[in-house]
Amino acid sequence: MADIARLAGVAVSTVSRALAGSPLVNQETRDRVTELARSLNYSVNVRAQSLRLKQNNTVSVILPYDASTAQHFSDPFFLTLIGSLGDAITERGFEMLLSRIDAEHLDLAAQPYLSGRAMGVVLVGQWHHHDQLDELAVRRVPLVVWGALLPQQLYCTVGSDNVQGGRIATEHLFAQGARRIGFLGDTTLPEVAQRHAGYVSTHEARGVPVDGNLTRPVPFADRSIDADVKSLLRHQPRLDGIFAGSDLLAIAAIGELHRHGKRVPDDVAVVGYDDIALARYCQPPLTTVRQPIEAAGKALLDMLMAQLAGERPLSVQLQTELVQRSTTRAVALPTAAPTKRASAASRRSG
Amino acid sequence: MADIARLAGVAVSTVSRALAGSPLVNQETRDRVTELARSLNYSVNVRAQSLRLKQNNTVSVILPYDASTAQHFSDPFFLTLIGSLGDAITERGFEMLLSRIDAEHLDLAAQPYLSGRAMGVVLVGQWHHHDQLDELAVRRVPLVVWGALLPQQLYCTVGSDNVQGGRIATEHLFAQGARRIGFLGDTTLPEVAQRHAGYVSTHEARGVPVDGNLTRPVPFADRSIDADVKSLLRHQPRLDGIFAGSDLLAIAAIGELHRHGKRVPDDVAVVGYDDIALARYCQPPLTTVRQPIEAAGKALLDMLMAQLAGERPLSVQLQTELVQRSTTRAVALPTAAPTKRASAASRRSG
DNA sequence: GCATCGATTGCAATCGATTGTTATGCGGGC
DNA sequence: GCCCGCATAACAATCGATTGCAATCGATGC
Repeated sequence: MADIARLAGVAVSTVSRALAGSPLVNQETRDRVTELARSLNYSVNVRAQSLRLKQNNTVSVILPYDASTAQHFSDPFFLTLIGSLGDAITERGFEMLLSRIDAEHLDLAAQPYLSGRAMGVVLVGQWHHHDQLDELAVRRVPLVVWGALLPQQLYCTVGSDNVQGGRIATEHLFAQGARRIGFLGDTTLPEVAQRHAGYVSTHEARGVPVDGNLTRPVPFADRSIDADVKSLLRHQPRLDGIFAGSDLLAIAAIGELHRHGKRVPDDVAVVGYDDIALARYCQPPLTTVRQPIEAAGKALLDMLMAQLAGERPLSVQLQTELVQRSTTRAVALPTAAPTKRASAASRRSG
Repeated sequence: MADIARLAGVAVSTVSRALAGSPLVNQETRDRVTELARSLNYSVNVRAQSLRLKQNNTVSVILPYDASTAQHFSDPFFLTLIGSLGDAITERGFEMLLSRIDAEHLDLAAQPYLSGRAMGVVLVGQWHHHDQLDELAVRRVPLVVWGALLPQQLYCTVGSDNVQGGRIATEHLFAQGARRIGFLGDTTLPEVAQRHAGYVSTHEARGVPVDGNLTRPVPFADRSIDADVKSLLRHQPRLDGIFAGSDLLAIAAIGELHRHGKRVPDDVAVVGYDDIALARYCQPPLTTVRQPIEAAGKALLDMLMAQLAGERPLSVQLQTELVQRSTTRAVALPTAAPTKRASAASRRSG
């Protein structure tokens, strides 16, 4: 900026005003300055600017990873969610700082905020450390977490209504005539636990006892899925349905079922969770519980902005929706009219 | 920092040195300061710090999107590549600023660099604007592009050896006994064009004439894929192989083939490109040309660092590798021993 | 002729850090 | 008693911007 000032024969303050479009500078001067700036490929140093203005337009988005297994691969659902978040953030004219942290130290998520790098933090997945997140909320770190809404939590979450989603999926499998329904998913994760709770409560509502042996605690996308499905089939030969905690698990399970000569959906009906892009292209196309991913990105950002505006952090549960494709047989949709759109959000205080 | 200085009864400069671990401050003073900082949840303001130090530790990663179709969804390959880049960047202690730009204005990619927000730019996909990228290179913007290595280009690319990949895939289909091989992919994109060039050159090497009607210009992951495969089947009833420009296209094509009663691989063998995570879980598991995605993230960052170190930007072509799964019949791998690892890179000046 | 006024522009402080240079206090040597 | 050296700590300039306030200038009014 000093260079431009010298070349234009004015003071830096004038250049600053000219580039900012202040009405205080002469039109002719402004033109000279902007022309110079363009020809020098100059644009204002955003860091100095935001330091001076005490403004911050970047949102820190953090994807925890499991350091113990050094498993850096991420579920396509989370990656797509990040894409959706990126769109929402860009749309508002903000910037997105993406980083990863060890899932065992979620308290590190505050760092980008504390060091002034970001105005707030979006954490994608709450993993096992509810307590650390509560702690961050107590410390008044602007934070929104994608995950399950837990009782008494202090921080703000956005997520799908997992219990409802679990019910929809299980109900659909029952409607197929399935009676021995397997559950695949790591129930130590809050979201999956709630999906499992929906699975259990649907059994109870039907008066069908839940067989604990039908539940397999498969980590997301772990390759052990093959072994798990194998053992499930060996011990449960009458298995006729599977509710998988994610589409990735569902697709992997279908592959293993095929290898054992089971037909989908004729012998075993399968329902996934997420509705990732590939679900509709799979063979057979996957029946799944859709999480409204576009709405999710917007909702996460909205909640962060609300906190920054000083509002009390309210958590959001997004409605899920069953997408019937070909891993289950076609069945009339159950009961009453659902709310108008999958993206309709019901809000509850967190 | 001023607060801490006041509370500790010292000057800010002392606090700065204490927190930076300078040997110039008394051990006792240092302890007092660090203790205060911890209890106040203070950490240095990174923006002010990097302004003063003229340092920059953030890499701008940009994902172009097609504004004309407002298609924000991104191919899982690119999303995974971003994950891999994120890992590489985090590993080196850098930060990643993720943004999207209109694919028609790739010149905007320079902005994060020019405004001092980032030390350099990684652009994921070159799309149709080779010229704009050359322009950026002329302007000495530290830039690495994921994409095809084009003759005479001025900027630095990292990508897979697409011609080689196209050859491997087509050769494998010929080895199956396929003779009427369809090609799916948007050949206006440089990478896909090179894959297609490999497809053509393999035909020539075999003395098989290339039938232009077998090539369908399908945009990545567009839903028109179904219609394209349909018309391909109608006009080419003797189709016995498909080489798809991406796994997503391959998977979508397989679904459409099934719907037309074609068996894969018995009637039509299919080979994809990328080897996304889901390729191995699909049904049937997808035979595909693997792009070494982990190595890709590292290579992109390495090339950026090399440029920042003042070296001439060299482009990188990563070796591809055929992953045989079940959408083709098992066939002995062709010819000579391949280089040791898929991640082995061959470098050529750009 | 001098004060005033409107339109511009320049000066200098400021944001939150870092660091070369200077100042302070203390003990020891002469 | 004075000076020196050493260990610490304070001062002040600096990074690249922004902005309240003062300064400048020509024109106008009285």
